[in-house]
Amino acid sequence: MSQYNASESERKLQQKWKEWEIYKFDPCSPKPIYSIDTPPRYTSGSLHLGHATGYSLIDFAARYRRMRGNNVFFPLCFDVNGTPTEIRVEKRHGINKQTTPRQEYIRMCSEYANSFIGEMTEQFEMLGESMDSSIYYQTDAPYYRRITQITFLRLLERGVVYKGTFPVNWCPSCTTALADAEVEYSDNMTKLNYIKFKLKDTNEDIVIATTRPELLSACQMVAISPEDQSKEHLIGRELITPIYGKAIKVIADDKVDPDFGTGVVMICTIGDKTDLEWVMAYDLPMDQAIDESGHLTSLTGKYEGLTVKDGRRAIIDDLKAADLLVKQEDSEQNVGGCWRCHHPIEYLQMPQWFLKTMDFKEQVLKLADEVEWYPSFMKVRLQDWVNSLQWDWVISRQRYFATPIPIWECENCDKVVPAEESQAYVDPTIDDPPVDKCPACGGNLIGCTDVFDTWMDSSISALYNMFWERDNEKFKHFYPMSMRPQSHDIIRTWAFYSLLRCYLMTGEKPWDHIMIHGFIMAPDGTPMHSSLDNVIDPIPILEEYGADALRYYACTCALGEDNAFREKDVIHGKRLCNKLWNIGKFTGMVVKEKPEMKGLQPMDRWILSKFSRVVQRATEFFEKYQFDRAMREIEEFAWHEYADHYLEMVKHRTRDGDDGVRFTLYTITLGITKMLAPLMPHVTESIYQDNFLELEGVRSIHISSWPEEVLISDEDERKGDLIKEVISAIRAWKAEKGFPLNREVELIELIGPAAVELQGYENDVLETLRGKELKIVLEADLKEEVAELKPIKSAIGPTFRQKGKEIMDILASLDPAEAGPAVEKSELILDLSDGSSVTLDRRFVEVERKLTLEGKTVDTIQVRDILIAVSP
RNA sequence: GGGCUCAUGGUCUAGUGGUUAUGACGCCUCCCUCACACGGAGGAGGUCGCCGGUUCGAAUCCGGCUGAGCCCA
Repeated sequence: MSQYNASESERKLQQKWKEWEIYKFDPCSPKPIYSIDTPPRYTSGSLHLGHATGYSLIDFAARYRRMRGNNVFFPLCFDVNGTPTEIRVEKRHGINKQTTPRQEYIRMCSEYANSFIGEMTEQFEMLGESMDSSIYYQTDAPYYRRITQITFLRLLERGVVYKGTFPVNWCPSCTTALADAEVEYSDNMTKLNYIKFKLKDTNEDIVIATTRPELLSACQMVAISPEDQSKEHLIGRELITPIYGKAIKVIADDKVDPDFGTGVVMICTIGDKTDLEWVMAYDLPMDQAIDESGHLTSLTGKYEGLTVKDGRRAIIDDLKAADLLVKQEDSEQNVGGCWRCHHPIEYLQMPQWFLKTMDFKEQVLKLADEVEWYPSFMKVRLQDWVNSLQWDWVISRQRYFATPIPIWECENCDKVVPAEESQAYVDPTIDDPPVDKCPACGGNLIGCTDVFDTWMDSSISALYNMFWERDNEKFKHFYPMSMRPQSHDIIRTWAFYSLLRCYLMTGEKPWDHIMIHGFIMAPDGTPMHSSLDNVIDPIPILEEYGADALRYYACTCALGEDNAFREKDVIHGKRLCNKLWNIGKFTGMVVKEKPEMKGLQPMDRWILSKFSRVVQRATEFFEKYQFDRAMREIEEFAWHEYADHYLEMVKHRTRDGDDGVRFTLYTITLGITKMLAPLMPHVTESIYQDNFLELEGVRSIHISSWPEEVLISDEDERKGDLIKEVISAIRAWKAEKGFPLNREVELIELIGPAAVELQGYENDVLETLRGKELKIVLEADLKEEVAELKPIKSAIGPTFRQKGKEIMDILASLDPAEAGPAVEKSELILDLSDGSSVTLDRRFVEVERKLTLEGKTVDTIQVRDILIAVSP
């Protein structure tokens, strides 16, 4: 009836840990540092199940390292910035950037985002995550933004950032730039217009199909599919656009679908995302046919000033009149619209700040090689991404709630006046520039209203964490960090930009290791989305099964792989907690004082040796962040070797003060509890506090030392395994006979030369099986006959190669009674079809015997080389 | 369309060349044995996604295909 009660003890332990300050990073400690570049959690609401498992994986590493004697740096931190917050605040308060003053807007965003931090911090605690609040940061704080701005100012000085133009999503109705996340895509019916172009040399008509004839004036190129043989002759020639008479080139590009329209596509600046890509790939001029308010520009000639819609109608009418419009047909298209007003978006050229990435590809790839990737294949994703980059990183955004770009610009001559480093953190929309007037022309200076892409903030987390420009002594001492944990979806952003930024500032890698975990899917294996209403809240799971049970689930998720949530694994985790707790209780009942290593009996040495190997293997898995394997290793041992077999076999010895069993129980129960402590911190701490605290002295298991090997003995393991198998076989025999397991057995006889080795284990066998008498004999009055000849394929294959199959066929056809003895005397000769012959001995053939005892009604069981005769 | 990853009993999963393919959940049988019935002992259940190749031998290596996830187009 005794069970582990998670809900009762977890909160209490979490309070104790806080009181004891066992997670606190000590910058003055002589211990080696292990620093974790914690992902700053985005503050858009409470944690979901994916966060719960992701942060648990990080916590496994943190807790393991503490027990390995490291001074662990594992900050609690939050990412408070950006578009998702802006969108939510706009929706919630019904505001927008036109109606609400900038600072008021920012204040509302900040209030909203910060409102979640308390709850999220508490949820981290409930999960047992051991983040350190003494090294807390949030990315919107002046102390953090200051670092972002300083890195920018230095890069500006070095010419690594520059100003250029780049297309942004633009809503002509709201006259504002939109982030990708603010663009809603919907299916729409439109007209596909077939328009005649002329081939320059021959005046031949070439029909192209377009949904956007109003962009004709910005047409830069025409593309066909390289697979389209009927139009192959056009490649490299020039076409003349209708109305405008502009000569443009025809190119082949495999992005063209030869079956869409006429298979000839016009590339304009800029109609859609594909156009944008072509513009970049072919370095096309950025002519602009549409202005910020959605009207056609002077580039379109007589259509200037018309809206996109009216302009389209007008140009179609003119084309029709000139007999240049072949036909129109309905076409379905997926168009982007503004999330607020649903007006179709345009791509518009806007001045933007860039950070040079194209110049540093090689350096980033080199740094990526210096970092150890777990799992290693994730590095390939980064490399592929870097190699596919086609333009520099656009680091400016036309938004409000983010780190301001610390510059002013002259309204006359556009000269850029950067902030002094000492001014940072600075907001140029409200703070004064370092000089009153433009140093070049004396004009007025206007504070920059653009802000940074939020990756500009998060990609310097390693610099911030390790005290860059805050405490240079510490920075020199601690940088680079030990480990970056993150999910695989942001390799191209967070991992890549971090490598780049840290390289540009330090010339070094930001971390030694990077650990990349996958996604948690809904139980059916599909991604969780609030729109699909399949998002799982971890808190009810916590309340029902406990944090350790949920962490057990997190632990079953192999690094780098996506995993569907399985509640069954959580339930199993809860059962494991209960099992462990009971193992602890049993040990506590037997062991009352710290035992010395003495009086070890054979089965003690057997389990201690197995335990020692588990310590070795589990430690290796922890080192490689393979928590799923570590758990499997430890659980399998604790439950199915230690509890199911060892504890059952030695119960009879626990009553009479046996030294060996007390030492073994103490050592192994404490050892497995410690090894599971990083993974299931609550139940293991309970076990420790209840049964080991007084004898060990260290206040918490989480600051105790990692277990060590005790002894390794192949011999003891071999014999112990044999005993285990003998006991299992007799248990199975009882089950087969329909006997209760606790039914007594009259006589157990272990027969054969191999059985003699098991002298010394008699009591373990007898007591475990409730036997009355046990005999170990060399021979018994049994008749033996060969039952079967089994080819040992792993020996036959490599030795006889292609003859193997024939040899095995012949073996199967032989009479075992005759061939068996021949094998044992190494006299079995087989003649093969190719005229050769082979001699087989026991290396190649296993001779299986069946033995019967005359007269008596005994059952016999074969366990390896031992024959067991049992009298019920 | 590209890159990476995954595909094993009803479900989930271990296993990177060699006896009878691992375990968990569920199902069936037995046992409330003094840590645990949220336990223990047994049992049934799989042509290892499909096609081809390498090899004496492939769940495992190679190629192609199909389906799924993430990222990018």
